[in-house]
Amino acid sequence: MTVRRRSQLNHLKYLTSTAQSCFDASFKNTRLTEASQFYSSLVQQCLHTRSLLDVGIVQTHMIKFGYIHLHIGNKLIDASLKCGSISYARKLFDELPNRHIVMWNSMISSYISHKKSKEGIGLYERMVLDGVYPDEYTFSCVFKAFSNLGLINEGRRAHGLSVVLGLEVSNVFVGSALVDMYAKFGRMKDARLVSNRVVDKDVVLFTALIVGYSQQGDNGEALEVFGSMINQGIKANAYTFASILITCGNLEDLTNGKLVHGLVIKSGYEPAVASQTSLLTMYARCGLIDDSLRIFKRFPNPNHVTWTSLIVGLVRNGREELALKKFRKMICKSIVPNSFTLSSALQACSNLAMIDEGRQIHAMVTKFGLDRDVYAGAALVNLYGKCGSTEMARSVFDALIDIDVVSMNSMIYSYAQNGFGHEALELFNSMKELGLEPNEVTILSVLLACNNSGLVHEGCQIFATITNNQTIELTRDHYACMVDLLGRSGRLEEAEALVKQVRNPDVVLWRTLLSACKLHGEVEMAERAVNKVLELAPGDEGSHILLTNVYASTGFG
DNA sequence: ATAGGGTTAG
Repeated sequence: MTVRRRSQLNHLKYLTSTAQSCFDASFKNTRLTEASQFYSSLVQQCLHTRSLLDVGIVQTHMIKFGYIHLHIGNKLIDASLKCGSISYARKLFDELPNRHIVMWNSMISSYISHKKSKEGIGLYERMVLDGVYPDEYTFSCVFKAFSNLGLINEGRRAHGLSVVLGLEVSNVFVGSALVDMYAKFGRMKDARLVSNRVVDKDVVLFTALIVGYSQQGDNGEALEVFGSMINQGIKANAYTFASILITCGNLEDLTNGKLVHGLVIKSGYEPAVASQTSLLTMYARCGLIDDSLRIFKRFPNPNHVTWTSLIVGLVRNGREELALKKFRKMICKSIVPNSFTLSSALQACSNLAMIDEGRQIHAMVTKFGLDRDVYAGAALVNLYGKCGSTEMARSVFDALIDIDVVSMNSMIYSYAQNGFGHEALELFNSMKELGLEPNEVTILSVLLACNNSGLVHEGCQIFATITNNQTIELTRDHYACMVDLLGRSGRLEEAEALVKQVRNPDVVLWRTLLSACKLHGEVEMAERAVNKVLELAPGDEGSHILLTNVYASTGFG
């Protein structure tokens, strides 16, 4: 706090009590510039101290002496926003009779950057209704609010207005905001159309496009955009590198990954935290987890995202023990895990069937208030299912605030693993009412449940429905499950017919059929199956033994 | 006077 500021505010108080007459209307008219400078410098002081109280003092004084000037009003609003009080700024905003476009923009962008997209859009709509035309500053921030709230139609309407006002592609900020919005809506075609029209594309616009393609699973296109950006002589920055490294990781494209790593080093962005986390992830996804570990060691202060990336990478690469060790170390360093971290640590426990460790992490999930989180929840359901505690799995499942397909799948699979076929079917049948669309994993889980509980009829029915609808792509795993189900119940002909339906039947399918043959003493089919197994896996000892068993049990051989 | 993009998960 400066002495000068104190003296100015004291001076203000002095003026308030003794020199009111100086600030009457005539003063205002004759010495406007002086008053303006006076207030302006006071507001400037408020900005330095970030004290809303001072803003209030200045404002009260201004209103009391009838000094209303747009420029100063803006500064007051700006000062309130910078002091962290949107509501106070809004109060000032609503009180002032004439609002300049800058005020509207400041208010709207503050709302949106403080995760109050609804209020931001509300103000944007009022602005349009009031006949104030949004400008490039307005558009550069409202589109984000539409994507935050998933309001696609409203976003398109605003896009339309920006076209009418000629701001869509003439300003790169507006253009990239539009590209980002359409990308977040998954509408890459629209994003691309806007991008193509922007005259002066910059690195931010390209990055938004790259991230869009990457997150929509079109990593190849993301890589192309990156290439064309470089060709146009636009330099990548830390954000771009972070995104394109993730793209390489998604593609498990080590060649390009290493190439980009080289570019990162060359351009001097390596120290940027962002690039390094993505570097770590890229190497982990490409299977070079030791490189990830080496990169991790170079972080002076790894944050929760860095730790989580490492843990996730370790679990992906089958290094669950080390993942849990790192997780404990992270906790020791008082870094707060989030649902990403906890679900990965829980996955490590599931893979190792470490129920005690898992229970401890469950306690942390509770401690950090993530009991109702779908990700942590699904991981817990998996853990308890894997370790045979179906009841615990169900109680976690029932506490979830939002049930999605994945958590539903986890619960059905938990039932399946532990032989609770009817419970699994019941959940499966409840999905329609909940508005959840089953996917491949759901079907596999429910078929496994039928298989493990001998619910042949129900399993066949579900399989037939899926085959007829053709909405879900059936994999070899689905077929293997059905072959087992039919085979075990003695419907060997149907089982063999099913194997033959598969485009490239693998060893697992034939071996499954062979086991069924053994169970029912079916010699001829067993011989056919063994031949197929040996075709695909020459020297398979196991199938010979199985065949011998079949011969023995039927008196052949 | 005001403005934009990234990284961790079933």
